Amino acid sequence: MSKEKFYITTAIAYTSKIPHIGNTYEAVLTDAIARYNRLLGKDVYFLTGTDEHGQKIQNQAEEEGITPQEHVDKIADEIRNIWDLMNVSYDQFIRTTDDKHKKIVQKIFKKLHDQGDIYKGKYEGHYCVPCESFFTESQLEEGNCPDCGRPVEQASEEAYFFKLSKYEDQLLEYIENNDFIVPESRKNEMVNNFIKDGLRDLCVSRTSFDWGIPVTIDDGHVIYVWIDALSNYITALGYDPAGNSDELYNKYWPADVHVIGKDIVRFHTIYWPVMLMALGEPLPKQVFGHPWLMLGDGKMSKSKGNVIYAKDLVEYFGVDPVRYFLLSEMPYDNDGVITYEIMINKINSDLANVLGNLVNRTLTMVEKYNDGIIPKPHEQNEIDLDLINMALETPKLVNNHMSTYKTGKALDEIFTFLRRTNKYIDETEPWILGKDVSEKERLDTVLYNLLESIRIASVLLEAFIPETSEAIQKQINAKAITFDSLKTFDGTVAFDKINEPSPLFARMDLEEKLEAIKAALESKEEIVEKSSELSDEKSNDESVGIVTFDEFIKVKMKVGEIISVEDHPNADKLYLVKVDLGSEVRQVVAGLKKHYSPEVLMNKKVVLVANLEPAKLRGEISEGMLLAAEKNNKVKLLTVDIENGAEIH
RNA sequence: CGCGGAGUAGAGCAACUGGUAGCUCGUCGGGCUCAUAACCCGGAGGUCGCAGGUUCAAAUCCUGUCUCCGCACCCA
Repeated sequence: MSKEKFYITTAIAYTSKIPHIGNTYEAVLTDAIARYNRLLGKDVYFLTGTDEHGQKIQNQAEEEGITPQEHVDKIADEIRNIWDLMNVSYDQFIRTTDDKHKKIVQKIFKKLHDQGDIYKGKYEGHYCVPCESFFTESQLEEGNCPDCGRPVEQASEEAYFFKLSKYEDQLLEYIENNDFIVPESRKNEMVNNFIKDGLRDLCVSRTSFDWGIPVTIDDGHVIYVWIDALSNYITALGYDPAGNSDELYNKYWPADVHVIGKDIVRFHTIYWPVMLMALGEPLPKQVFGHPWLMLGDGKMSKSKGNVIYAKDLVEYFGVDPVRYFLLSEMPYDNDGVITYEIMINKINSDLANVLGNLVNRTLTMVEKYNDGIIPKPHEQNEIDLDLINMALETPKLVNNHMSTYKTGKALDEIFTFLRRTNKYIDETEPWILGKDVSEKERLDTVLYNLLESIRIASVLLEAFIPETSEAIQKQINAKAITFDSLKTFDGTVAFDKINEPSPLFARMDLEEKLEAIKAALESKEEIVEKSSELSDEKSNDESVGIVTFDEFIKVKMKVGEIISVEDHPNADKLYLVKVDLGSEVRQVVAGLKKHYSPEVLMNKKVVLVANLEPAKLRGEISEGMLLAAEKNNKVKLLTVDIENGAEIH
């Protein structure tokens, strides 16, 4: 009987920058699912890798003064190192710059073109010249380029398009009739927002940059991200559009699950299946759009400078604590929150107190009362049976949650069981039994039950915190460590000797640890600041350094009173604010909606830059700028208590 | 009125098809000593966003309303 196969993938990570802990979460999550399925006895193939083409990477490389290839080599290496550091047990690490991948992608493109699914057309939109990028109307920020903030112009370029519309009905049917998209909320979003409105054909080539896979049939065109990146899931397995696919492909495709971030659900549940339909290949069984990891004060992003990297966390806490935190604390369909404080508390209370301490106290007792020899159990009473029952039930509960990728709930079950085991020690009071020779059999039974409970928990924990699981098994000298051994409560071998107990996790002092992290972060920041001073120059057109006095006094700032606040008719984040400067009333478009309610703004005396060149923002004129201070995403307007029209020097 | 979620103890969450509101952390008190100031027990703390309605009975169903969030454009 051949083993059931299980093909699982992460999204390929984009190699523009080093991935932060949020990106890393995806790899760890996928790893836990992959490991779990291996333990279930499935023939698992776990693919991950990097997405290495595109405009951004080309730009990034230029900034650094190296070739795109050098840049992606560096980042891909880095990513791979982080995955390895986190014990991500991938079977293959694909890079979209791999020759094999590129060749197959070209074949796929040609096949789709030859059969008429890809046609040549014109791509129109708002074009930002300096960024060499097209943007749609809705992408624009206040009418300007979302990347650099400069004005855009209407432009068009030749491009190839993929006929998504042709497969619309077929796709909808597949989505509606299968558990293809999970969580369910993501499915509804896709159906309601995209499919129901009708699919628009997808632009699949670019001429505006050349760091990509060339279109073989048309010089100057490069295959755009969709076909290039998405197809990694099959090129990695040796898919061949001509029909001579590798053994690997025949064995593992279709994927059992693509684990991806919620932001790219659309690409994986619309573009990707349609591509496969066009190729005549089976569709992946499931796409799991996981939530995001948020920092305490908002979404993690490089531009906000509030990024946490896996490497740092591992340095502060160790691999398994980081894995444990990610896998236990992330909800299934809401975004999760990460702060150092939450992490420290969680690691202390679960790993150190509940798990680590349980193992430690049990082993100490075996050492103390039985010379480290694993005793043989005797008659089991009601308390024992309650524990045993739970030990045998927990694997089933864990399994239910893991079949729907709910790692947090699965871990919850295991830790509930561990808490119960701690309680068992208090119920049975082995230290009292140890003083009474006539209770030897009872003591043996209790100690055995404890070791066996720990063994079962350690097996269940293996997918999540593999190093810890192994360490426990070594200490308790566990021989039976397969999932099969979880079916009965007798896997611990009596008369074996346990190994030297040693604490699994050190308890951390919250204040001290926070201090230590802060210090470490500060020393790192200094290094970063020094190195970024160099690169800043090219990213800013005007040098940001010194302003001469003459330049400065050109800026006319006046005090004004806010006399009306309205919503901007075409923008979510903006207000139309009227400011009374005494002599005149100015209209200003201000991005304050997130930070202030209109009532609060009303009648505030604020500072206005009065001689700023007027600009149209989303169709509304803005004559000036309100001064405000910002830190950590918090914005406060500068307010002054003086008559309207007062000048500021 | 774009689509869809969510508002429950200090924090984070749970309560499937209506019937005494639970869990983890924190907090207060107690116990124990095998253990990593840990572990075990107990207490305090909630008018289940607000307002109506259905029902013998609603956190749970219905209506309205407020607030927050996701998606709708980019970001794992």
